[in-house]
Amino acid sequence: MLKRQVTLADIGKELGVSTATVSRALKDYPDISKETKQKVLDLVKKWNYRPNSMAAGLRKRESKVIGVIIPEIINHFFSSVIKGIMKVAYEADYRVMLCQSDESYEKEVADANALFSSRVDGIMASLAHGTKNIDHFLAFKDVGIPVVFFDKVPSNTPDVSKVVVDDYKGAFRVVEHLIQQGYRRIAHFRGPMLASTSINRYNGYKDALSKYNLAYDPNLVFTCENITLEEGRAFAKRCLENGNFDAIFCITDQVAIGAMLEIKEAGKSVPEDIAIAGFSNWTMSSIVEPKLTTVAQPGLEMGKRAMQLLLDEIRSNKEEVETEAQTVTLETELLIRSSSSKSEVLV
Amino acid sequence: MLKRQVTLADIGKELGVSTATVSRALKDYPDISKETKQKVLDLVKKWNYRPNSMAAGLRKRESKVIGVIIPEIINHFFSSVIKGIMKVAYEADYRVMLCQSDESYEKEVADANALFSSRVDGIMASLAHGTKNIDHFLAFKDVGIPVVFFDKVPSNTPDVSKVVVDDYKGAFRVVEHLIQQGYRRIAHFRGPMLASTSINRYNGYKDALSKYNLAYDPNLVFTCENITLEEGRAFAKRCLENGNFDAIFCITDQVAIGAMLEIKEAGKSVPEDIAIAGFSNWTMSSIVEPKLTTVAQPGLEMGKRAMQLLLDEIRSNKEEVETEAQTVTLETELLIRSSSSKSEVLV
DNA sequence: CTGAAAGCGCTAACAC
DNA sequence: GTGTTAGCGCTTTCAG
Repeated sequence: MLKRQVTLADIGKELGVSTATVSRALKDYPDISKETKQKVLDLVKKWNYRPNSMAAGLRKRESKVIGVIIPEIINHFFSSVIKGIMKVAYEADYRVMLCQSDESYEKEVADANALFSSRVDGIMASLAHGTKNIDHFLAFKDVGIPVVFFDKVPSNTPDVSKVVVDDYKGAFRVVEHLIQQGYRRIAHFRGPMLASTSINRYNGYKDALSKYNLAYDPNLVFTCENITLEEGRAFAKRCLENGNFDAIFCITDQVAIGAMLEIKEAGKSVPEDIAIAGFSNWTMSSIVEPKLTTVAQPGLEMGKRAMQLLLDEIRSNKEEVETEAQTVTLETELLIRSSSSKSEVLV
Repeated sequence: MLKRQVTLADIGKELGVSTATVSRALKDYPDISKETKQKVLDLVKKWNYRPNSMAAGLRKRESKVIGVIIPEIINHFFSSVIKGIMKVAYEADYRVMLCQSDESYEKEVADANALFSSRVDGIMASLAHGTKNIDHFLAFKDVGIPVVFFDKVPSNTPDVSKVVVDDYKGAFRVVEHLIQQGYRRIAHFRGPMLASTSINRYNGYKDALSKYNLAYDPNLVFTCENITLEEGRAFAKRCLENGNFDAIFCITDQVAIGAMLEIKEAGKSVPEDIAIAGFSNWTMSSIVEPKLTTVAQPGLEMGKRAMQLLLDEIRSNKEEVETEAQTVTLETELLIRSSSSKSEVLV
């Protein structure tokens, strides 16, 4: 066991050349004879040699690894983002080290430190709910390692790049749509008020009401701590008990579907009695009956853009070019389906 | 930019001690004075020093990184597995490098090679559909790096560890349940016949029919190449055109839900006219109407067990202990819901 | 076109 | 208790 793996030196010794020559043969070096190059390539293949990237990384001071921290991997939106990240990373010949914070600030800090030790060439993160302080990320910037945040991003930090979805506008437009459909008493099941996404959607909701001169009623606003189907059910139940509401806009489709199930089980009909709208466009939102009106977020796109931003910064850093922190805002798409449109059925 | 990061030598120089001493101070070394240790710890904190794991890895010949290759990350089951993998890895102080093969053999080989270069301490994979040859994984075993397969595992390779779900039994039991409910003409929308999981479920289906002396009718078997909702719809349509069937067992819930939508839209009722059963217990399977009968697979558990197996092998290797390849088979759970039970509603 | 040599940051014998 | 030293496997000047 623990057999040594083939090294450049092994190849060199066998071929009677120096390790330097072998190294050059493996790169696209100009000054190298066709024959030696071919001999090396042949033996490399025969012996199944693979360069040790720890050694190369140590020497070149770059690991070709990107660190990624997300709050939760079992989530359609986040896994789409990760897929986008990995696709772009792969194409640029970077590996991805993935960590899950489990929505815990402490775990997020521990993960960031571990990634720092791994000397990742860049780091991307979507913040945990409880994260207020982002020093553990700024530590990367301090030593010249680019940082990009996506989705749940820190506020009041203009000097760091971000990729976000226009949550505010997405929420505004879906609530506006509900109003235009004739709904007047619109409840909102919002997310934890620490997350940027939750705050922005909540503000979109409030401003849409305001634009149409509808009163904001705090009794119609409920806060989901964990953003689960069960919370959607529970708050819908509370709404039904209190009465006096005709629509619900939920922080995510999952919560919306919970609410929908509860309302249907209570004998009310959607959208005739109560309209429901979600956010995210989960697979199931077009499968439930009635189909759920929602706001589509481009997860894959977000991952790709975030990774591209990060790679750009890595490249600029190498060339000692100063970069400006950028904020990319991706547009959402309002998908009007049967859960909110009394008349015609769309989409 | 490219500012040098703090090293052991920097700390040593500042404190007037050797790097060796600093290194020892950071480990739980016995022979080290309280004071020096404290001084080192203080400066480490002040300067935010983090050991360079590439350097340590190069020296110790271990990276503390596990490579993971999965076919597709946007998938509830696989993301559960990954979560399990990451949890156990984290607890054992290993990092996870994640790759997605996109169900492509070529990408899988490229990923395996990249992970080899990263000198991962172990590798886990669920095979792409098209993978027949697993030399790219056996190359790891050849140099003493443990390999564990999960879910989609290679057949005829007794000398490598695997964690699988008992797909055969799960399929057998759900088909048996359909038969016991009185259904006789049971169609099967199976997966690609290259994947071990698809093959096992297909065999479970056939054997259940056989046990109850029901004829196997190849006209009732359809092969989904991509395991999508659309394929479920398409094959259900074909079934409806041909007629003469009263139930469908699908390779996954996604396909089953596609079939259910098509059948409902055709004006047939589930389960009165046609029963439907899936596999996996996706979130949405308990949200659709009627709720879908399915076979629950323990994804999180699979990830944890696979990682534990891998860590055990890594430890044994270090201690030069020979290990036997193990195959862990996890039990599934039959969830009987309304889509298959004419009488009472369960679950 | 190729070799010699230094060194990336760390660990682990071996000294003292 | 602590320092010295020799690498881990690779890249990259600098020579020739």
